[in-house]
Amino acid sequence: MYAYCIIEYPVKSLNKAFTYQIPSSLQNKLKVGMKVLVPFNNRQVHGIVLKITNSYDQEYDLKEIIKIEDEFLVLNQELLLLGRYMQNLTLCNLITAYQTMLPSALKVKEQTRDYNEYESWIKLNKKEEEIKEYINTHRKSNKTKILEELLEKKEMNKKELNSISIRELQKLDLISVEKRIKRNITERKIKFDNKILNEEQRLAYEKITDFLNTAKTFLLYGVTGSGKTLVYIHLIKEVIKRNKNALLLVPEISLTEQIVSIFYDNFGDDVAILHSGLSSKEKYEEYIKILNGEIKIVIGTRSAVFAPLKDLGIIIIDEEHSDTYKQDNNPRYHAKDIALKRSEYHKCPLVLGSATPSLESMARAQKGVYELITLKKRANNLPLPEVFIVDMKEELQKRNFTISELLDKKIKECLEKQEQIILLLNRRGFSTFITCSNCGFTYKCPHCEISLTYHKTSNTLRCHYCGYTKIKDDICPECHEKGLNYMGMGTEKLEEIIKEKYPNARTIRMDADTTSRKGAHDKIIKAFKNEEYNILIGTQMISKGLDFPKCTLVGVINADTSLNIPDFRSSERTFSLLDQAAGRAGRSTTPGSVVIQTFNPDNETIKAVKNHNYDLFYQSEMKVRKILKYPPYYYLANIKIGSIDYHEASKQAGKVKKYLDSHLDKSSIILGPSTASNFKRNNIYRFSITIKYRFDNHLMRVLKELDEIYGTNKTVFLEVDINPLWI
DNA sequence: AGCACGCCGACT
DNA sequence: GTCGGCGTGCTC
Repeated sequence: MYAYCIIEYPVKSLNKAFTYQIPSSLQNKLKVGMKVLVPFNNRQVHGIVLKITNSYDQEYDLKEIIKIEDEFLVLNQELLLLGRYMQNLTLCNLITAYQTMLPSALKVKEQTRDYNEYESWIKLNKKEEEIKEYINTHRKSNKTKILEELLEKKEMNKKELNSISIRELQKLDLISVEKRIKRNITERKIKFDNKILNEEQRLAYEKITDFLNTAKTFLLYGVTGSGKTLVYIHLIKEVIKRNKNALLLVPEISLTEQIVSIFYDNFGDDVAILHSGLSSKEKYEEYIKILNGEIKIVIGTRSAVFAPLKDLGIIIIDEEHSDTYKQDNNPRYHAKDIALKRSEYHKCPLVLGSATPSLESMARAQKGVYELITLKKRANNLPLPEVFIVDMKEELQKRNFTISELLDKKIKECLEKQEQIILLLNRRGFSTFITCSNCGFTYKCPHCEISLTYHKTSNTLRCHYCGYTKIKDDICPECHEKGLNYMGMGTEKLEEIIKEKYPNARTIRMDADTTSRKGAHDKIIKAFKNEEYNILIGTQMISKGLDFPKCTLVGVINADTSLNIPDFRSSERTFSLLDQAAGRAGRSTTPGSVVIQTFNPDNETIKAVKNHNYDLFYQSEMKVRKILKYPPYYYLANIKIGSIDYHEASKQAGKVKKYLDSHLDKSSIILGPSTASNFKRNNIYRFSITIKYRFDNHLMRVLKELDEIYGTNKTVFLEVDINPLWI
């Protein structure tokens, strides 16, 4: 028998199957999808079995498989297919696809560690009569005692017994010892909280349950606070009732503590949570449990879409518009594509939930590709918070640089009423950089060409990409004047200002710095929830999914920064961010208000946020996308060409462009080559080519050809991103 | 990827 | 003479 294997090196030249002979000792054990150890070019490497055959017709001196790495791990038919699908979708190596599908402890590349704890159990090896005879013909001893006990109990744990007697009994062939995996059983009790669905939620639930055996995609568009989670729970309960399993994807687990505990309360031990916080051992254990069918519901982030659940009855992607569902390194897959494929395989519905659906999803829903379900009401029947737009240009005249008059007034009111405040500093793509007020000089990273960020605590300037650090000068290196003033603002600076302005308030800051330690994130959230603080200052991370009943005011310090990022999706992201942030105010009994400070009060996106009007935003943004030929009207593919040698990169980028010109459909639009947004990074110059297309039968083939041409090039690399989120 | 093989320059 | 630089090619 012969096995076709792919081996662990993710290199284009090895992206093919190698054939091995299966030794007779493994003939019965080896299955397709197993991780094996094979000889390869005088070394031993790991591989995955793709195919097993009886004959091999090539004239080749085949080597033998050395061993099976993990008896428990078998990629099943569906997952093997899914890997191939991902390979074609993202143009990655097949082995790379399987690597990403497996938890780190099982990665093909890594030495498989056995994280299991074992215990030995003994049982009788002979017929009852024979054992009885032995007992009767021998004098009473430890051995006969064990046998008698075994006659009664059938099996016993070896741990509690005399090991010498066991060994002797084994030698007599009267008993056998079996090694079993020891399971640490953690019992989670189900606390039923049978919240009933309101009318709207019930209709949504019924619409979806009508199609529980169909590969159909639903877009569940529900305003913040409309109770999508409750719909999910009811749907999953129904699926479980029908003896099937469920998969729920969330953007980030740390931000979804509440969802997690709700699910534990409802489903107890049937739930497994997969996220980056788990240790390798925990990940391994969870994976094996899922593989063994001990888990019915998996909740997790992007990579959980590969959870080896059998008999999927529903797949739900919560906050479907979130960027976190797309992997930003190879393989650049989108969890939605994978989920859709799995829904087709299992013939089960895929539910996409969001308060601010991606334009792509909403456009598909409008076209009837997805079925649109709308939840218009907040579950608690509270009105949406009132949104105030403040023009910061006017405020500057009044010398209010950070906090506008209105926001100041509202903060004071809130503090007086003992209510809580969230201040959001929008600083995506914008950080605290330093500019000379005299000559305009800005510090840039010598490797990455981006502005360096100022860190006050250490008086240093740092590069966000490569980590380059230098001490801040007092005097501008360009004009030698003392003009190095701070520009832009970080959360640190905002905290300082707030503490000064409201000395009696208890303020806490949440950003990448204060949450880098494990668990710090949770601690801050809990402390704020327990009202140990009145004001929470933070970046985007505070805007998502959190529920603070006592918070009645949300202030957005600088709404524009994300609007100004040079990316065609910046409006969409800004709307989503601001709408989410606005949703944090007035979640329980008191209605809330939101103050948005901006330099562009007339911007369509900002205006739509003011009215909580997604539809208005959708309509206006779709017009822009249509004119500019962006998604959802056109699809995108992006190619990055990079090299340490600037001229080589530039030259090759030009060549790629020519190749595309002559091979792609005439209807496709090719932009570039231009310098990539991170043009010089880690001393590599990067060029970017973007293709806009609608129908192009050649596209994937041509991209694959390019990928293969440059796959063997050592000085120039080429990366393809299909449906990029950022270009 | 990683290793053997091979073909040139400068050293005990 | 030989040690070692890294370009080339191959791996079931």
